[in-house]
Amino acid sequence: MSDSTAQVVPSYLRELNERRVLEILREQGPAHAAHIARLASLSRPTSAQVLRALVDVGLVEEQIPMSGDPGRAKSMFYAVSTLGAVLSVDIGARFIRASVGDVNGTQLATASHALTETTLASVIKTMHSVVDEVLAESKYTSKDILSFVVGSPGVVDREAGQIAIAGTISELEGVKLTELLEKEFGFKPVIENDVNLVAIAEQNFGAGKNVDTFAVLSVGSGIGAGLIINGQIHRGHRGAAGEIFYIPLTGADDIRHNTSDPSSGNIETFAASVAKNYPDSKLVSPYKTIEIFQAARDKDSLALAVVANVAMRIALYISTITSVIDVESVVLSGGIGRQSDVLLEEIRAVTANIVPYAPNIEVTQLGDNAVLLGASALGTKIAQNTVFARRSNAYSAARETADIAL
Amino acid sequence: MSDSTAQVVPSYLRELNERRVLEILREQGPAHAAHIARLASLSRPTSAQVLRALVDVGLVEEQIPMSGDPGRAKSMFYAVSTLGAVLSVDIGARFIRASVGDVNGTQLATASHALTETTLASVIKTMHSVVDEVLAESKYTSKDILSFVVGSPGVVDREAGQIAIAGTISELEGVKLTELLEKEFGFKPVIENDVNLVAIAEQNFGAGKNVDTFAVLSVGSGIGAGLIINGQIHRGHRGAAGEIFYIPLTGADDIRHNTSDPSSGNIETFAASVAKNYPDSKLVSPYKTIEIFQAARDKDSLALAVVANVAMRIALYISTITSVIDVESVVLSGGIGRQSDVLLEEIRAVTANIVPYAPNIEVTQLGDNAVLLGASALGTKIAQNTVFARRSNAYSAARETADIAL
DNA sequence: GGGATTTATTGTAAAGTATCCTAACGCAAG
DNA sequence: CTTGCGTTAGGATACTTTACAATAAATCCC
Repeated sequence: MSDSTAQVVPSYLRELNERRVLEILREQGPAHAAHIARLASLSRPTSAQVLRALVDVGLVEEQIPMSGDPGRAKSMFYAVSTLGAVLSVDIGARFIRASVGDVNGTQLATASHALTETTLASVIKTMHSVVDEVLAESKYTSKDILSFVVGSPGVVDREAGQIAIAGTISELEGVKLTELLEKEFGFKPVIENDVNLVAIAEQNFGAGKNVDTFAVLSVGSGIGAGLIINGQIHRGHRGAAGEIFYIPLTGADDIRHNTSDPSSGNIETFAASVAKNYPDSKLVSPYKTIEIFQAARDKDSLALAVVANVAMRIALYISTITSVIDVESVVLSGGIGRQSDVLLEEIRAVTANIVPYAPNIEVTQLGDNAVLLGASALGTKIAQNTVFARRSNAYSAARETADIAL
Repeated sequence: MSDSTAQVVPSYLRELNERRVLEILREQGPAHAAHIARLASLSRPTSAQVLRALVDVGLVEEQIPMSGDPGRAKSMFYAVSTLGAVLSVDIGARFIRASVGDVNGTQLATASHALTETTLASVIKTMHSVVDEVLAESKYTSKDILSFVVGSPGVVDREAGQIAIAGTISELEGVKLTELLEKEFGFKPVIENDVNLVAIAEQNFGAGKNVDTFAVLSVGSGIGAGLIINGQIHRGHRGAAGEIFYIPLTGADDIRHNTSDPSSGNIETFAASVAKNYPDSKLVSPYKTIEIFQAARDKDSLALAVVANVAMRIALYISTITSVIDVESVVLSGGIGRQSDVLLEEIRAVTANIVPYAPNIEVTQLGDNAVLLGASALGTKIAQNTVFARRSNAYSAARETADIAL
């Protein structure tokens, strides 16, 4: 409930109000002190004092004169910051992407390099080249980096700083990634599961903006979910929340889930297995997921059958997730999840047939950079906390780690 | 993150510290002011002041002299209260139970009356008789009731104050229960799903005491789960979290789940369907769940087969829940869930085979009154908030409703 | 229509209140 | 005599209310 160790002393009030004002400024956009006072339920003197403090630490900028509204000349305050940069990296199975943003979440540079082989050495090497590129383009240097967030597939063991169950890049498993990356890049990374970062991205910039409890269902070369529960990313006891691959939808003995898992390999297998029933199909073996979806748009019979099956499989996972935690909405993401046009209606129909309270089912609008966007959002939070902690006392330090939870 | 409307002013600090001290007193037991000061990271003067305030509102009692420990004679402070009573009712399919407790969670009177027919009229009538009995026994009167918590099967729509999807007592569905009970009993009830109350009970008194994230899996005449996520009961967007009956473990088309659901009717059906394979069994049709479990303890072949199947089915649900939210532990409850001795090993084994991170699987120790215990715990929180709100300002009122969420 | 006046609203200063802490002191038990 | 509790006093921090000066728009008036 309440933090157990932190001291509750007067200066904690100030910190609360500073955080609150900053959040308002970030969400509502620039405003002058009196306006902030009203939004934050503070008196004007306090609002002005808080803003001054935020300007002092560099989290807020002041633009001195202004005219327009009635009243005395007002300073406008912006939640912009030139304090430093937020570096984000997305370790994907085929590409490694990176971006540099400012503390306010604005992306300054983005790049994507192909990952030629899925070895650890190659991952590190590619990371260096992408990071170098975005840093150069952003005009920031390593010294300006306030936070460094790395999105990776697999289950992240936050305590040990390593990947416990690697997904697509098996060589990551068991590697002390935090240590390794700190040695390689010179600053300590925060490792986060990639789908969790997508969920954070959706919460901040996408379909989850005004939704308290939702799930991101990512379907691609694998399947996974990211959960936002009551506005907080939910990682679970060992960081394995959303590892829905393991749901025994085909009984206790089938640990491979080939007939329920909608990720790409299984789709191709399924297509091959039913192909003989659709002799008029123009698709030929070997079946490729992307081609199947393309053919479905052209009403190819085999493709339509496969796509319907994929939709049904996705609906199974959505139904399961919502039966457990009752989400308001589910956002589809990933290479297959994003093939909305041919899937969405069927997914909705099947889901509505299974559960009494079907969630809203939508498709992500965030594109390829969702992981990076989420990493930036998380990095911004971390950077903010660093700034607060830097000049602050026991409580904010204690709260900092708790807050990174968001 | 931070409450949006509440004002952050100095007196909020005091309230935080009062809540904190009260919680410590409740958890750690009686203590003198200096000890509390250390536990709460407060100075001795502040600790004494806070305690005095709590004594003033009646949430804490002071016992003046003491000898034994070194130092000056100390006042001991107890988190006991004679402020008023907490009334709890458990609407079950076969019994309606009620209890009266004090604000500190101590049960003063408990009773259980059989529900002869599952009509709404009968439910109300039986509730009246049980409530009258416990009130009389507790020596409290209606006027002393600070909170009134009612546990009911089904999905509770908290906004409308009604049961949206009634489980075993179908006549409850769609009834404006809050309104109705307020008219019948004279004070406003808080309706809560019964399994959620069991989860709250486990959190406060049972296997969930030091566990942040866990699930209660209740298996009896139906199946349902209650979730504690990060120390908070999770109800879901429409209050339907934990309605795991709907998980499509047998495919999208089977909406009856007879072959995966381990609740009692299905067990009996399953027993009948495999009986012919176990000619040496002493069990005879019609098969009753309780008899089957009893026979399993005597190593009856059919009973063992059935029990193994039930264990497997339960493991499916546990695996599903933990795949989605990654719980630290699962507490089995309900008429069947509590038949631990013959199930637990098998459930653990099957679960470990399905998911990489199996949770601890335990059996409830709370007995028949778990729902009432949870209702009391919730009622205590509500009553406390009422007391805080009564003499307090905007923020605590605003926070009160938020806190009832716990 | 143009200039003066009113109105609205901002920012800041001063005073008051609430909270917490530290320091110091008295007191009692071992 | 030492230890540790409770209390009082003084000082620091933070928030509010009240009051006032500054200024731009709106209004009024001739």
